[in-house]
Amino acid sequence: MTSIVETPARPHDHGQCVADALAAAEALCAERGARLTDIRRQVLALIWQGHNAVKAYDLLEMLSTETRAAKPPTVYRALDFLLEQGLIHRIESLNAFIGCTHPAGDHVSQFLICDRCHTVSEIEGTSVEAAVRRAAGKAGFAISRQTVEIHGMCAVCRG
Amino acid sequence: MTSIVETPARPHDHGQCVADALAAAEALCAERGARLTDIRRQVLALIWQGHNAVKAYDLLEMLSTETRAAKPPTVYRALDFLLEQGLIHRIESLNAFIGCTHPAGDHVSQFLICDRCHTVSEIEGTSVEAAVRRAAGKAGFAISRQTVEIHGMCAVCRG
DNA sequence: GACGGTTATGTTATAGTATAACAGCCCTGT
DNA sequence: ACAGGGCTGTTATACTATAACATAACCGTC
Repeated sequence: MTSIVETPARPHDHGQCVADALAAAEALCAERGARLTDIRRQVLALIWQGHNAVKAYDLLEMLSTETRAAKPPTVYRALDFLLEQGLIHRIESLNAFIGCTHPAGDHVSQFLICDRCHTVSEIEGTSVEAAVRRAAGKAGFAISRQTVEIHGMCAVCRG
Repeated sequence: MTSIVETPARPHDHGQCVADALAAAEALCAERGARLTDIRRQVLALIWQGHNAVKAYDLLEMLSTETRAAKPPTVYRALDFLLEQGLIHRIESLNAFIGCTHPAGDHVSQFLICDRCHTVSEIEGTSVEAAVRRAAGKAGFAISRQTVEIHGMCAVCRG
């Protein structure tokens, strides 16, 4: 399974991305005693189809076969599990989900979302997080969850 | 109309907030030749009931009378208008809307959202925005819209 | 390997969020 | 008055998400 993702996203061996993500998920779940069942693995793989966010009902369709239609709770439960394990993130401004590129690490999630090619990438570095922490601290606010979603146009699409 | 908002939010003369917001809206719309109609003004006032985000269907209910039920497009159209004019913001992580405290100015919107008392406040200062711009710039990403929503517990609720 | 608890999945129904499409009204400028 | 555009009314429907209960699979213990 060695699909090459073409423009506008940067070309790369996406099969490797999927394989890495699934391997990391297996390892983390094993370590934690969490059960990465068939459905959950399937949903994770579907979300990793590309570097764009995937909607719950699209997953639902992809999970359905000729003979059997998957139902909403099935996919939402799998999504809940994957979110809890930090294997995926929810993009609030899109009502959609994307694979986490560093599931073992900390879980600040900050995204650059290209509105043209729909590629979503996590922001590197801690400076945004630090600025947020400073601003919250000044207000005496205790952070439990950060949502940073930056919409615009990615470097590739700007050409 | 001088209601005093009690704890957990800081007590203040909230009638003044509402009056200021409506006056600013009138002024801005007049200046721009935008029509702040009855429905739109009503929706804006309802959103400014407090410093918490308000859901579309709650507005719908508040707009309905004994004899006449308001319908979704009515409220969504008003919300669209108010969003376009920068008079309100949408909180993506809540599917809800909140009045803008500086409608005349720039429109970066960054919020501290208390999950206990549900008070939403805009982050002061430009350091978060600057950090975001720097991070985006490094990736060659052209920003069109920032969504920064920080959940946690506000100073008042922390006691 | 039978038992009992726990976790996961199946299924039906419904709640909650948002928009399409078309009809009619009202304001505004001429 | 009237023509055009913008606003509102109305019906229908699409999209997103969860409640509640039934059944099945897993797991440790006896």
